[in-house]
Amino acid sequence: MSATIRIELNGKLFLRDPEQTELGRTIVRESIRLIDELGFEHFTFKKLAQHITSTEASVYRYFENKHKLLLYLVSWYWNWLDYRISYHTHHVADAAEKLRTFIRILAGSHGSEPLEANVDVQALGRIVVLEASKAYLTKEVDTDNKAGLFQDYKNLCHKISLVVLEINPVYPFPHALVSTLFEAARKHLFFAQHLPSLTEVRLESTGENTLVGFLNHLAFSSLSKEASTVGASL
Amino acid sequence: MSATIRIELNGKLFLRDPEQTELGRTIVRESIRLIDELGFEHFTFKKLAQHITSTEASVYRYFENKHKLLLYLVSWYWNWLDYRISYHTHHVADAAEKLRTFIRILAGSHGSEPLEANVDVQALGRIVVLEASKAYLTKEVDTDNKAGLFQDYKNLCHKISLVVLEINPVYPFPHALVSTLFEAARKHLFFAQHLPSLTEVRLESTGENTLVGFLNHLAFSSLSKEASTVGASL
DNA sequence: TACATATAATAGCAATACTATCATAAACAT
DNA sequence: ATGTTTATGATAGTATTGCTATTATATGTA
Repeated sequence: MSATIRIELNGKLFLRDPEQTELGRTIVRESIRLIDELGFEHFTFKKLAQHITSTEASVYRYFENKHKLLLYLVSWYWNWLDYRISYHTHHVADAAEKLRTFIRILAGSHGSEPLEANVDVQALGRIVVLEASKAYLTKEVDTDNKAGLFQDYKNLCHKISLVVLEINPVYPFPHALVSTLFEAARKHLFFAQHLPSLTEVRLESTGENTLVGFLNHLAFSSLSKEASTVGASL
Repeated sequence: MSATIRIELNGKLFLRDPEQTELGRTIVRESIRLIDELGFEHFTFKKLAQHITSTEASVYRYFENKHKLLLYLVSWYWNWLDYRISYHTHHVADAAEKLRTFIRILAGSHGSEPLEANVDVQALGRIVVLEASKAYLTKEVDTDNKAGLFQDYKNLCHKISLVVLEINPVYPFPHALVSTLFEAARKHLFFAQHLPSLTEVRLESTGENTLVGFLNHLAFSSLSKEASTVGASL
């Protein structure tokens, strides 16, 4: 069994819904390929238009600019992650096991979900690692935030932090821990590939120094009862 | 007593050493003001040249492009941080206390160091929070890394991870923990200001939910002896 | 005095980030 | 079947960005 997922995204992310037309779907699909290949800085709507043998003006009818397109792609990814996390945890009762599953998915384990999509999710995953931070590290962050463009990320973060609180109801930093896990997952995937002296995480490793191992250690030692006393001494 | 610090940076970060001339120092000083004001995306050498009533061509004689300038500024900041950390910890014997001091400095506590500089360090600190990730999240990261442009950050990270190992010699992720602390410090400063639903950290707080509190909790619970057993269960 | 060096002044060019206009073809409604 | 909306393509154009080249001038050095 497999189905095509319909991910609903905030209407302010686009001018015309790209899911609704063939050209729109092509723009999304091929922009992922191109951004993955060139990097967001070198990616332009003109190059995209040439690549899909359309025109710059047509692309601009779907997305206001390339930054909005990035926000769209990243939001789509968080929704996809949300779906996968739900799929793999809805039957799990134990909160600690839920968090471990979350971390496994976050770390990029691509299991077999009954889900097909228009997009190359592997490539999109690489884009998220390299470019996702740029979606909010801008002077326009407050405007974008007021428009609800980060809502999907915030929802997902909140959802997981409820699991964190289930594990340790008195832990004082659930959202901070979860957003740190999100950021750390991306950064250490990147460091492992490009700046390995900044991390012990090795992607090909089967031993202790896996990304999942590090994130689990980080999360669960923060949430252990003993930890409450340890960090308090400032 | 106060002295003007001479921070030595990798010669590949610039074409002509900006510390050596009046124009060079002006370029550095005013680029910090402008990037802080406009954000890195909206900052251009033309705007800088107009601001300092010089010419674009003159700026290009010092820095190859604005990305190299960003790398220069960020490297300068890590060096400054390194200096401050050394200054505040060289007399401290206890490793845990050293790490706490490091975290306090990283979190942006600007104590009184006998150091004057050409630059507005507060503004540079804000630039590091908003823009530092962009210095390495590029397709050119491997080239830049081979040229040694991230060396200062890597050195600092390594230095602190030796302290981490002093606290717990069997902790398996010292560099990963330290780079996570660096990233987390910046991200939660940013989140607290712009996306507060992603963190419990509050900058004006005097209570439990300070940035220093979160980072200490994260670091020391990871390093506690009990933590070794907790995270291992995958 | 001759010479090297740094900067300013100016120009120019290719690429980027758009915006506008118009023609055409498909879809849809009457 | 006909008129109308709608999506796309084709084309043009503009301001800005990123960068290079050339020349003139001022300043200090041998």
